[in-house]
Amino acid sequence: MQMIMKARPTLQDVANLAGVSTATVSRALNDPDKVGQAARDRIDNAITVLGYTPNFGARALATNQTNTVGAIIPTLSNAMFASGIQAFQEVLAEAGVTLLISTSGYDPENELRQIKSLVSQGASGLLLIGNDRLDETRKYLATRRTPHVISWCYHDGANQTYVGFDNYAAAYDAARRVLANGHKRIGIIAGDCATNDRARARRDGAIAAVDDVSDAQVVHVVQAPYRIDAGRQACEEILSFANRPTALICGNDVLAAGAMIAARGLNLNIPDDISIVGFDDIGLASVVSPPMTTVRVPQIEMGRAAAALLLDVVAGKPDLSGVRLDTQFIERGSLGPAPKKG
Amino acid sequence: MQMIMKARPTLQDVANLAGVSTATVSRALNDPDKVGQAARDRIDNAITVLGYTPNFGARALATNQTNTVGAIIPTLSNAMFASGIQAFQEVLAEAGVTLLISTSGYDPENELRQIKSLVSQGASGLLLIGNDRLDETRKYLATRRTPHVISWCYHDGANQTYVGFDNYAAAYDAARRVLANGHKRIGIIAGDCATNDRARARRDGAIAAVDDVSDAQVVHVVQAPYRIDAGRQACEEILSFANRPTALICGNDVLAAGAMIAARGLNLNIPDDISIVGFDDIGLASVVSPPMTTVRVPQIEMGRAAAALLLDVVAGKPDLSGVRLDTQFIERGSLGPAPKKG
DNA sequence: ATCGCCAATGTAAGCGCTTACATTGCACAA
DNA sequence: TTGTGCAATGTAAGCGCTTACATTGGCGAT
Repeated sequence: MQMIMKARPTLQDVANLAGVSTATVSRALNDPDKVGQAARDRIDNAITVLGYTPNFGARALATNQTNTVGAIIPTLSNAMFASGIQAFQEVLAEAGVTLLISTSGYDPENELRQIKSLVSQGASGLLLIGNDRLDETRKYLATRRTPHVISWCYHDGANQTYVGFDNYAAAYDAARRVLANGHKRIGIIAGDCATNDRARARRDGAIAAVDDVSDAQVVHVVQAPYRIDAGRQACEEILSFANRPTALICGNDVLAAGAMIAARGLNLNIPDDISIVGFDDIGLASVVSPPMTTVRVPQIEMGRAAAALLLDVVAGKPDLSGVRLDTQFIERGSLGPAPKKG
Repeated sequence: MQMIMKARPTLQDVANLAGVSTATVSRALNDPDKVGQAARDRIDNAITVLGYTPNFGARALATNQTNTVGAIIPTLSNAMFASGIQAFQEVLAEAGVTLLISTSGYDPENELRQIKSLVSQGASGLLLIGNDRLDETRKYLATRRTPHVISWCYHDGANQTYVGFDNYAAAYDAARRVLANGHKRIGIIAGDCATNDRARARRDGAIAAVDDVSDAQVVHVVQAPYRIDAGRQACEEILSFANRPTALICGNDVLAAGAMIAARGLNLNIPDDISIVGFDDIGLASVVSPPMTTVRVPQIEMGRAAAALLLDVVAGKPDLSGVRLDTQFIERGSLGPAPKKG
């Protein structure tokens, strides 16, 4: 006898096979103590025989709770996010909460679409990256009262929960360190500032620091997407101009790595001819040579904190305080004293 | 008058506000032509006022289709997967299919858990990485007839759909190239072989190539998780033994990068004193110095192909053929001729 | 033997949505 | 004017699950 399988076995199928009602199967699944031993055994057996898996949507419908949160990050391609999200995920898992991950590709329209999709899938809380967002998105989040925390940046006072660091201050500090090495002509390779407030803050922080030193100046500022080749190209561009900078401050490590390649390609020695500093301290930074001076971001701590906070917010605790984490300037070989005037 | 908001507005709420029935709202959402202009306007308005988002679970329940597939990758931390998944995602998006991403942390038990979770969430197809899997997992997939494609590896004949490359052959080839440079004493830093068939295949392929050359030998084989520091440590270990290898073949670029650091730390010149080759050709490989010789994996192509195939399989097309992609040996500065006997 | 209690189980409603089918009303032809 | 056809809309069942409430039966106490 050939048994015809339905596409997806349901609770009812299990109940039939085990010779009990759906209520009993449901109980066996969610509250085993409430079910007799014999029935439980038959049910367990039926479940594996059929390869039954509960229909999450139906369960969510019936219970009105999903135990799910979502995270929307700009891209998976940036190692920057990986460990943070990993940590985020781990804390959630401990709490029995499922994480749904989406990417927006740095596009605010797409972000809104992804947010709706995640909410639709049942996310009762959201992790968002950065502060650049459509008004429509903000409105949507507000009218639905969707709990969310914003990470990878930090702002005071705003009526938002931030778990992150101050990109502006960190970049300001990094630039100060560069200036302290005697550099007077600074080049900046920023990330794509149009839809990325972190990139903007980093650029502006660095510029402000230079502006605060009377005899130093920013000689070039270019923008480039966070890709190695883009960093290389941007660096080549800057170095092709007259009035070359002696130090390059980059929007992140990837850009800085590209810049290092470009500099080497022009037979410039790092840091004797030109200093280069990055941002993020991803694995790559310590592998390149010379090792890259950069700003370490507490990704793991950030992920954990964000998860803890989001869990609180979802649970209804009015914990709007947010968390501000510190970054750390990591001095390695790619930053050196400014070359003597040649 | 204070309007009390329900936690989550429903179709019914929208219908009430717009003064129509739920059926009309549903139609306005899914098949706008079927609804009059006036009604449609009122509905659109109600939707934005309420911040309504359809309940995906309920819709799935009613239509019995989810338009969702899932992907389970070992970890987000390995850049290796990022661009492949990105491409995978893009193809799906074009087809209007949502991607749910999970990580297993290289743990088969966890993989099964994630699979069930994704299926539960409505995934009607799955992207899986590699071939190491619990029997229970295989059984589960089989009895449910869950469409899935396996990527990042390739095998012939098996009754599975693979979209990937032959790790063994690629590693064999890479080792041949190393041997062609005159190296006789080869060291291998493999990934964690216990639960990772790709790591195993790469190791075994390299070993086989060396074995096939009579006067060459593998002097050391160590395993290390795919982390830079683990690679560094493994390399230090190997170099601390007598009978040092003149070339190191690593399970991936991350391990190789770590090895390069260790070698440099011991004042060894790459490649004059020791050659190092990686695998994957992630961005890092071309940034380190000397640039890393490695095996390029067609990640993007793989992602795209996997998506296309999965879509077919889910749609019921019996396209079990699979796709085998070619890897490419990329020769850069970290591989050189074997040093003269000192 | 009878009763009451409680553990084990069943019954059925309802979660938010889609959709087959029924109803309405208006434009047009006759 | 009456009828016909069709576009627009409504009605209600049912998707897989949980759960309040109802039912059953076996046990110990009387």
